[in-house]
Order: sequence, then structure tokens, then C-alpha cells
Amino acid sequence: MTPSGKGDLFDPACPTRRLLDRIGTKWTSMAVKVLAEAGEDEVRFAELQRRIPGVSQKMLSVTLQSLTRDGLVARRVEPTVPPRVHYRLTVLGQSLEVPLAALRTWAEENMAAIDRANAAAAD
Amino acid sequence: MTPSGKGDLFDPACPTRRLLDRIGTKWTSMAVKVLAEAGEDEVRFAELQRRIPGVSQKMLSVTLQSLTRDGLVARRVEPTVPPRVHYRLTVLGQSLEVPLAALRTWAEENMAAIDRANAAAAD
DNA sequence: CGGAATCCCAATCGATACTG
DNA sequence: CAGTATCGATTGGGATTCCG
Repeated sequence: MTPSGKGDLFDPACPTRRLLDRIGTKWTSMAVKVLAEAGEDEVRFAELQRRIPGVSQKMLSVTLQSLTRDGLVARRVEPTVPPRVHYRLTVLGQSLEVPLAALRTWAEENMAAIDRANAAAAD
Repeated sequence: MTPSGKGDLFDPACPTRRLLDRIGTKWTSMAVKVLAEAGEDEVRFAELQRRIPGVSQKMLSVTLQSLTRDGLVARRVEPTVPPRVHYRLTVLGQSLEVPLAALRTWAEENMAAIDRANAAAAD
């Protein structure tokens, strides 16, 4: 990356876009929310899938991998057979939950207004 | 839209995902930021493009259309020739800026930690 | 049980060209 | 100037199958 070439892009100093690329991915915010609701408790893979309606095994898997690589989620494997894998938010992940919760609150309070604007624009 | 159709999915009671679908789109958050920085002032199309490095005419256009339909941005056309089109955040758009700014702050403060986690995971 | 691998479709985005 | 139209490349993500 960093094509210092020509039409060169925005600035690498814009972490916001990079963050939105991550949390904007289809299932990430829901996974963070579910894990945040669990508080200190760990949540197993299947349980997460149950609590995130519509998510496929694959997408939940890649989503959790991504969050784990980013240091937002911690993964713990019980070496039993069959294995049990537990997830929880890291401290960093919990700190992200704060602004994310604010965004959720905004969404809950204002999506209706956005829907109304869209309906009005549909003329 | 209005996923009353079929591709329908999880619960419609989750406005967060729908919001993230919008602001998570590549240029939306940057456009909102630039418009927010302008405060009460209006910003012209070309000026927005100048302030959002890398955005194409087309993408800026569709982004602004989307924001306008959502009632987050107001569009004003001066019927001169050539025309001048001005954009500004609506009150709703300004209210979105608040949680969005919080997310930006988080991003600026913690993306480095995420990058470090990624580097550490690259083993 | 919790993934990894593969396939495939749909949406997104960029480049380019054209218009009022 | 501020778009719209079209096309092609890239990506996201769902379904399915296989593995430890």
C-alpha cells in the first residue's frame, strides 16, 4: 500500500476510515455488542451464532478472527474433544464498545427520522 | 430497500446495522466530517471533492445523494450557468456528527494499538 | 464443535466518457 | 460545474463440504 505514486489517496493519517472498514463489516458490530452484553463472561462460538440471527458459520468465524487479530477479542480454546472455544472482549474491545454504544443509541433514536426522510424523498 | 422483501434477514429491530451500512460506506464518514468542519457554512461540490482526497466525481455524487435522501445533508442549487451546488449538514446530520466524532477520537487514539495487535498476530 | 476450503453470486467502487 | 451513464475489476459474503 501507500502508493505515494500520484492520485495518491487520502492520508494514511485517517484511522477513522480504517476503523469503519472494520466495524462497518456486516457482522462485526453485532458480535461486539453481544460480547459486550456478556460483560466479563466468555461466550462460546455456537452461542454467539445463536445470538446473532442470520450469521453463517463462515462469516462468524472470519469476523471473530478479524476481531482477534485486531486485539479486540480474546480467544480461549479448551483442549477437550470436541473442543470448546470461548470468546470475550479485551480491554481494548471494551473501550471500543463505548463510542459504539453511543452510535447505537443515536441509531435507535434517529433511524426512524432517516426512514421518514427517505419516504419523503421517494416522491 | 425496506427489506420487507425476502433477502430479509435478522431482525428489523436492529437500526445499528442499517446505520453502519450507511456511514460504513467508503466515503460517507469523510463527507460528513468535512461538512461538519465547515460548521454552518455551505460547501460546494468541487470544494468537497478537493477536501476528500481520492474520491471520484461519481462516488462523491452518489454519497451526497444518499446523505441527502437520508435527510442528513441539505442540497441547494443556484440556478446560474454553470450551476453552483451547495451542501451542508442538516440538524439531523449535525446530531450524527456527535457520536461519529467520538468514534473518530477512539480511532485516532487506538488504531495504533490495533496495528500493533495485528503485527503481533502476524507471527 | 469449531472451524478451513472452495465455489459463486451480488454489490461496490473506479475509470472513463458524455451532458445540461 | 455538477452531475449521469456505462463498463469492468474487485470485494463481500452466503452455501456447501470437509477436517481435527
